[in-house]
Amino acid sequence: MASKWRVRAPVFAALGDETRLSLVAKLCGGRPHSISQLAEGSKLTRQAITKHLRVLESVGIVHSVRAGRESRFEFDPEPMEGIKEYLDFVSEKWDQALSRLVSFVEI
Amino acid sequence: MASKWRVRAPVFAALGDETRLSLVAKLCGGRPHSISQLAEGSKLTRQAITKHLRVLESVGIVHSVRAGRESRFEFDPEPMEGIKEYLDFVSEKWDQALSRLVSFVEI
DNA sequence: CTAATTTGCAACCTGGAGGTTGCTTAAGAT
DNA sequence: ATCTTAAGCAACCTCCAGGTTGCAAATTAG
Repeated sequence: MASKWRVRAPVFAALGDETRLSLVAKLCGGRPHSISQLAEGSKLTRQAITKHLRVLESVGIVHSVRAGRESRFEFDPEPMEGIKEYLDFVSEKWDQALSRLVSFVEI
Repeated sequence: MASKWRVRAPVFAALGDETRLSLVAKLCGGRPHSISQLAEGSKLTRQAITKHLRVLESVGIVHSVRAGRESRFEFDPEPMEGIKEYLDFVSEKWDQALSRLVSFVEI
């Protein structure tokens, strides 16, 4: 059970960056975006954005589809559903701890 | 709205490590643990564990209470509720994108 | 008082994250 | 055929995360 969500760490790590959070926020709208499009508003270089996209891709949050001379990135929901499992596990365990505390005080 | 969850990145980053994930999983049970207790089963040094705890503390997932010669760490739920907001935002936006796609196909 | 336990502090090392620049290759546009 | 745009590749740099070791300080136990 411990090793179950140990594998989630890289997904959390992939989301542990402002730039990547905003990339995901853009891509989860459903419309695929090319690298240049995604780099457009940013202060960072296109290459920097590319690297961030590869990080997201390496944990499955995103995948790329080559279309002509541009490669379009699309969102993939599964990994983020995965880390919700961890968060729910923690919340549930915490809630149980709280209710144990309450019933102890009430006795 | 973009800057709203930009501040969540450090919380994700703090969870982006196997060791810290298991520390949180232990502490969310409600019982405070000293550093030595938390380092007990691990292959890592006590100092390594301490550093990880400080990372979690720096984003508010955990806080320490000095009790005699030992400092006990306790779980704090707020930051993790915070990142759920981001995940829910993404899920919702994605679901809307999907339903738009479905209604487009159906027409 | 002395010995053992729990932390804290500081220095140090290594690898990789995040970013840049420069150049090449592929694909559309004219 | 040429120009332009999109992306890939590779080298490089800097800085910090993650880990270690060694020692000092505080607290508790005997």
